[in-house]
Amino acid sequence: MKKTTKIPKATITRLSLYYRQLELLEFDGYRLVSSEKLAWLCQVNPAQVRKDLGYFGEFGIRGVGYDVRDLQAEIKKILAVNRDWNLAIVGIGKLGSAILQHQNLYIRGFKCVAAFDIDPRKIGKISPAGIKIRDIEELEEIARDLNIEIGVITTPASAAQGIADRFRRAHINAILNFSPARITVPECCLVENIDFTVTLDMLTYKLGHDIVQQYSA
Amino acid sequence: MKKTTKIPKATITRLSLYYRQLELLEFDGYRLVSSEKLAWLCQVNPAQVRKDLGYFGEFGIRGVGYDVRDLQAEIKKILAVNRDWNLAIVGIGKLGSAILQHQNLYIRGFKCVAAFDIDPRKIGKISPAGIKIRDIEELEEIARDLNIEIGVITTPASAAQGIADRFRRAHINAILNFSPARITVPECCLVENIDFTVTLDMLTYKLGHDIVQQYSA
DNA sequence: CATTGTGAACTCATTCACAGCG
DNA sequence: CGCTGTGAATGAGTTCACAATG
Repeated sequence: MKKTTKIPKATITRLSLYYRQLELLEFDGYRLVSSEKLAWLCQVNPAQVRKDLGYFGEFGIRGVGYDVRDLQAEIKKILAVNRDWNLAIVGIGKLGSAILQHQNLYIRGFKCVAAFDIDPRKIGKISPAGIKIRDIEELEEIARDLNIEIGVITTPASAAQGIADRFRRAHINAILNFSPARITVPECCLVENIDFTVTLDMLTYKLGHDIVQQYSA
Repeated sequence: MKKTTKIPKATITRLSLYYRQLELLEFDGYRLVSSEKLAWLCQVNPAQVRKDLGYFGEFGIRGVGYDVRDLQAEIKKILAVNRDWNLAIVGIGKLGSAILQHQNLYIRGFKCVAAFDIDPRKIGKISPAGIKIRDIEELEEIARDLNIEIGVITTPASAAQGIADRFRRAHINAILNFSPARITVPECCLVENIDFTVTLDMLTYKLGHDIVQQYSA
């Protein structure tokens, strides 16, 4: 078992992909999988799979492969998804509502337990997901009561930084930001951005320059 | 001007970020910007900005900086977003509808001009965005008629590969895939994935391991 | 003896440092 | 003189190749 090696960000992304493929393999009745097979399924190099896993321990059996179920459990531990996480969503427009109800998230243990907006016409209503839309002013209180650890921003760009600051005050230190705004947070906070236009720009760039497919995160 | 240097994928992602900041700078009345300022706004290194731009030409004025408006235009050309693109969306659930109506995409020239589903209860209806939901069987015909070049998958994972194959047959060679399924396409096709759970796994990993903020794509 | 685990080699990306130039 | 543009240096991430081993 290694210690204190710096782990590439891409390794974590891949672990998430490995996990998903392991779920499918288990569903298909596989008990064992080799790094070669798993790599093939995830469109990466087999050595990459072994190296990625090697950062965290020795999970395989030499000459045999990896136990599908055991490896799933190990990756869940590594990604800290061996338990549920409570999410708050701010900005209950079309996108916010979609995420609020997104089955993939729920199944994987990401529970959207609170919804906020500033629009008085929305506040007090029950979202189709069955969750009451609250005034953003209540964020701090609700975050504490419901033990919310991840905040999701689905507001327009102009509101994003303000919401990030409010998350900070509510001791929500991890943010998933769907707005195209780039958020500034203190060192202790985490932000991941999902920006549709950036990803589309990547596609159009490649289309415009006749670049052929590599793998993509 | 350089030739045939291989350009990092991350460079393209950053160009998209630079572009957005330039829009904001122009809106705020700036005519010039230095690599240092632009870098600061995007949370990257100034040399990185100059290097990224350097792959594509010489857009600055030494001793002065970059013309905000000119640089915008250059980046638009590089990203091939100096024109509109027509998108087809397949899978008109909550997420699909949200994307169909997403203003950020529309403003940036990504026009959702067609919507498809397999559910007979949805087919024929007009989506809130004012676009008729069509049977997936019509994809090939509509794609040709409306000159659709980018396909968006917002179906469940199980349907994703089938949709990708249909895109291929309809000569839609660029795919934005929101499903967690990993799609296989021939070399000539492009796929970019947006997978919410992968991004959330990144957050929980960092939360679980007390990792502090770096920048994130 | 097939497959893992891993140091070493290699490839790719970022940053430095300064020459080049308006 | 100040800021861009870029080769060279550094750093990070991937792949190779093979020793270790169940």
